[in-house]
Amino acid sequence: MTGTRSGKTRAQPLRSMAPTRRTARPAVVLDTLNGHLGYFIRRVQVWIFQDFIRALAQIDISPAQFSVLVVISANSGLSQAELAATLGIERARLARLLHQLQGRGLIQRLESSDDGRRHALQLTSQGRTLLTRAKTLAARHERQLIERLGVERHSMLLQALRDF
Amino acid sequence: MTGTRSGKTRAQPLRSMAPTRRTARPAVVLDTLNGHLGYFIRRVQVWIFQDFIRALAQIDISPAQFSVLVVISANSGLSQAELAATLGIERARLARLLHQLQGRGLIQRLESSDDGRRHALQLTSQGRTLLTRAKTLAARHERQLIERLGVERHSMLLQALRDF
DNA sequence: TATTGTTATACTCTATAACTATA
DNA sequence: TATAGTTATAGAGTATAACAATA
Repeated sequence: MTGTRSGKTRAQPLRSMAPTRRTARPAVVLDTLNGHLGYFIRRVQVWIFQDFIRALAQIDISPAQFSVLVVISANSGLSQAELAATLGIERARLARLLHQLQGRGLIQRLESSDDGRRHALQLTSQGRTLLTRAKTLAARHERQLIERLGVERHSMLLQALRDF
Repeated sequence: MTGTRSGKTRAQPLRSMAPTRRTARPAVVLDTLNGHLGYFIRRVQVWIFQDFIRALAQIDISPAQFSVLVVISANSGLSQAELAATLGIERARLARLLHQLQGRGLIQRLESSDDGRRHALQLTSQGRTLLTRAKTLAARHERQLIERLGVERHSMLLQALRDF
């Protein structure tokens, strides 16, 4: 097997996520995982989401809920199908997600006048208030992420992934 | 055994993942999501995993199963706790994951001589054969990813995310 | 017939807790 | 007491299918 033992590329990724090791065993080798973007992107995505959840824990808003509130707010009257397509969420899952948000009094579903099938989505005034707070907390989370990555690396990643 | 998890995922840029719109409504606005790395990293991670699953569908190996097989192969005799810590998988989940792989005859759990609690993990010869095939298919998946991203952007992402 | 939104099902993943056996 | 591994449970998330109302 091709363990990357020589040289400088012996990556020990995400050290902070693994518990401290105190054994005498040599560091575990990731072998060909080192060449797979999917492996590292998954690890970092999980880390970022956990940090986001912590950052917004006081208002109990998940990453998915945040993205839904932001897009409804910026596109008032959007239908569920449009919202689902925009965020890549299944229509079925979005229905339950919106049901929760409606139960918390954060959104309204108005019947569309020109198409009886559609629900025109809007934030309630309570939803607008909460979203303002959520954006503040999310911005703080992002600032810490920028501190950790460095400004240049953060914006490089943002651009590369946005253009994917 | 569960069947293949096929997905009809779109092999298109995220920007064009929204369905074609026939109305006069302007394009849906992402607002502050545009500044959040977590949003885009999640979208890309999901896309890459779906592509990986398609690429290895013929041998029914998921991303998590692949990472487990690779790391066991490169670190023979590893314990479950070490493997779990390396990959960031919960011990409880790893136990079930290994149970499946053992049921498929891909791995062995030998009792450690010096510590009766530990299981020394190894691939079976069948597991080694399958892993060779899996690595070939995964490498093909990665090459297509490189084609899509461009070599420089791929290695930039790999390094930035590995050093996270 | 196709689309919008809904409900239901199944499976995966994450996060715990509780348990055993070993140390 | 602490650790390694297991089992169980609950809650998200994902992927389908089927359905009613509407177009």
